[in-house]
Amino acid sequence: MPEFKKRDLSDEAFEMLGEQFKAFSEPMRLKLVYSLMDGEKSVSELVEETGGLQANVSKHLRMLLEAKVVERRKQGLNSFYAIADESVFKLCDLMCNSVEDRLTADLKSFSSSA
Amino acid sequence: MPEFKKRDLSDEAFEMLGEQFKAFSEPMRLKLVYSLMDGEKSVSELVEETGGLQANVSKHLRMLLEAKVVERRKQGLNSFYAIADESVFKLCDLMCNSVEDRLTADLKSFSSSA
DNA sequence: GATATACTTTACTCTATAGTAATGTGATCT
DNA sequence: AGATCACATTACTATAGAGTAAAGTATATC
Repeated sequence: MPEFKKRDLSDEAFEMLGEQFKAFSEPMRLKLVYSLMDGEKSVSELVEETGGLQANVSKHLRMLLEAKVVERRKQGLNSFYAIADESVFKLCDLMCNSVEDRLTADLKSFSSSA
Repeated sequence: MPEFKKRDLSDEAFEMLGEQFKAFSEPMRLKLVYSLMDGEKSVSELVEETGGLQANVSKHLRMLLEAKVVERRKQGLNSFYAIADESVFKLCDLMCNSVEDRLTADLKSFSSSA
């Protein structure tokens, strides 16, 4: 059990936290964020990389934008999106590790119970 | 921009990640997790601390259990819940910091624009 | 100015889930 | 056994949002 400094959180803070997590709760949005790890990309590029429909990608990007997970730069006909915050990288790293651990754990329990 | 080691993630991994985040996407569940930071607690205690209805608390605890965020121990009439994994602490810490930063940033921009 | 391009928004259907009340379940006590 | 207690589940309503198709908007090109 690590030493954890507990903060006092208001109802508003819990709401904000929830909305932040919700931004990362859909596979499509995770794919978009993941794709943007390489750096700034246009919507067309993101559509191609994720394999989603353009309207759907656009909608999810809007949600990520409102959650301030990504930022947008318009240039000519294009909209370029990029990860807004360094903390997003940390977050993804942590979650990826967690999922990786769980996947390998599931794999182990599967093979040992077979 | 930090050096970030990008993994290859499957569709299944994105789904798992999404479900993990979804577990943390509701204020009530965050309150429960937050409350459990102190250590193991019974449902009654959690009901009292969160101010929610028993049925609702119970349902959310079930979701957290299925997401393996918490674990359950039954003893007599009581069910005791506890944080399942150390990574939950790290995750909460990171997110709390992020929200804190954003709140203070909002506060600053509010007071400087007034 | 008409047309094409890149993206956004709207309108729609469908599914998931939050909150609540009522009921069910299993352990404990008398 | 019957009552009670702690919790879980079910049934219901209401709302959010995911995916899709169609229409809208703004910028560039001819």
